[in-house]
Formats: sequence, C-alpha cells, structure tokens
Amino acid sequence: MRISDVIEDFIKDMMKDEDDFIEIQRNELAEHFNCVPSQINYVIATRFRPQQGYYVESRRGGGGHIRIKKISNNKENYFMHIITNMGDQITSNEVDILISNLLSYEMIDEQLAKLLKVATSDNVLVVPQNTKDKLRASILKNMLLNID
Amino acid sequence: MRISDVIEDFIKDMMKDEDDFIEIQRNELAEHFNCVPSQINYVIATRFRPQQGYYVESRRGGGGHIRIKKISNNKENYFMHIITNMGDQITSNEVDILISNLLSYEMIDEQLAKLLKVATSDNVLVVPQNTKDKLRASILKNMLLNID
DNA sequence: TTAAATCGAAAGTCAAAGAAAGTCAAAGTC
DNA sequence: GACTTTGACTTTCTTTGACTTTCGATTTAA
Repeated sequence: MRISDVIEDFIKDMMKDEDDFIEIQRNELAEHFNCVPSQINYVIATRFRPQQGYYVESRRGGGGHIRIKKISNNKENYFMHIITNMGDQITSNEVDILISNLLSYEMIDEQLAKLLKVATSDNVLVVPQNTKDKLRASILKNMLLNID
Repeated sequence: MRISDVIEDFIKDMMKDEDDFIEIQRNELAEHFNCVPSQINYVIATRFRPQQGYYVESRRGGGGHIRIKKISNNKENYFMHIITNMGDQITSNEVDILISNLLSYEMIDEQLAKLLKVATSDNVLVVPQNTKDKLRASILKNMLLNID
C-alpha cells in the first residue's frame, strides 16, 4: 500500500474523533511514518482539497502546525455540490448568479451575500485580469466551505 | 504552545479588566514567563501594532514601564481606525491577530471571523507570494467596510 | 548651592540561531 | 503517462543574547 494512502487514512482517522479540526506537526508526522516531510504536503495537496470538503491552514516557524478542517455534514449536500461542480475558475457574473440563487433558496442571508460578493469582486481582486477567475474560484470555494 | 502566544494572551487578559490602558514592567513580565526581556518587545511588536488597534508608549530608566492602550471601543471608529491604518499590504499573521482582537472585543462573531480569515488566507490566495499581502489588504478592507 | 558627572535601573535594538512549514523538480513506480 | 517519493533549498516565525540608549537619582566639583 502506498505511504500516501496510509497517511491519508491516518489523518482521516484522527478527524473521526475530532469535531472541529485537527492539527498536526508536519515533521512529527513524517517522522512517524518514516517519510520526508514534504510527503505530508503531497498528501494534503492531493487528498484534502476544497473539492474534497477540506479546508487547510498552517503556520511556519517555532510552534508551527498544519490544521485541517472537514466541512460539516449538513453542508455536505448543497454547498458541496456547488463546490465540486465549480471547476477552478469562475467569472464575476457567474458568482452573481450563484449568490442570488443561494439567496432565493435562503441558504444565506443578505449580509453574507454581500461579503461573498465583495470578497470576489473584480475591483477588490487586484491581480492581473487573466488570473482573476481562478483566484475568485478559490476564494469562493473556501468561503462556502466555511459557512455554518 | 508558543511562549509569545501565552504572553499575548496574558496581556490581553489584563486589558479586559482595565478600561483605559495597562502598564507592565518588561523585566518583571519576562521573569514571570521565564524568557528573555526582549521577548516582550517581540510580542508587542508583532501583536500590539497600531494596525491592530493598539497604541504603545514606554519609559526607560528606573521605574520605567511599558504602557499599552487599546484604541477606541466603538465599532465604527475601530473599524475605521483599522482600515485607515492598514496601509496597502498586510500579512496573514497580522490578519490573524487583528481578527482575534475583533473577536475578543466582540465586534464580530465566530462565523464572520472565520470568513474573514478564509477569504484572506495564504492557501486560498492562489497568486504569487509577493502579491499576496497587497491582495489580502484589499480584500480585508473591502470586507470590513461591508459589515453592518 | 548648584551644575555637571556618574551610576544603576530600566527599556530598546538588532542580528544570529533555531524551529517549523513550503516549493519544486528530479527520480522512481505502476 | 500519471501518480508518488525524495531531498535540496527557501521562507516564515520565534527565541535568544550581546550591546545600546534613556532616565532618574546621587554624588562631585566649582
């Protein structure tokens, strides 16, 4: 069996018990599985993507960590559906439509709608035009993942 | 847990009770936490910046002290203060601290904190490293401006 | 008697060392 | 050919300590 799969299972096993998120130390975990630390990055990059329902954050330096959050079950249906089907780019127009759908189904309120809109709007994303849609998709997916 | 975080929490805890400002002795505090005095400077420099809503002044020599003042208490002012002091770049670490301040002063709730965090987190902003802080500032400012 | 020098008690600065995590591309496997 | 493993190198954040500056108090000198 691949070491990546073993690590994946191990992490998912940890998640079972935890409610909110789990925190790992990259080096420690690598040590435990006798692999190079960057293997952990690989596992996370391939098995814990937003599309798969995970949100990951980390901190370097002394006392650093990697934190992995699984989105809760009640969201898994609708939001996950959106996220998995979004692809890795989305235009600002498409976001508009998406948001107004969410609103009309009352899955989000006005305040939240505004924030989603702002955080993904063209004027706010101060990066080259041709990179906006990709960035927008990333932000949107991750925000949706984190709505209770 | 990092000693810097412990010290940060300790100071913030002191602030909770005080209305105007708190005063600490650098050496005394360092002694208390069994660290070098300059660690206190580090904590202040990284966690109590003006951008984060604090104003710090100090006095050397015998009977010296460090005084930390929390700026404003009312939501509008505080938000405006943050926004005007943010400059056009902000690191993800600074955002962390800012958010935890907003949270501890109950200016935002957990849900909102999570969204601010996510929308500005390093992993989510899929653009070149050297452009992240600028983009982050833009997103953050605009989101803050749109909180009711 | 008072202005200047001195002393000790703070706090400040800065750079080096340490402790994580991230990146990327080459090599290996299936 | 796609996925995985590996490792050298980079970046970020924290801790530490030697050295500097500032300030108030005290002593010294004119």
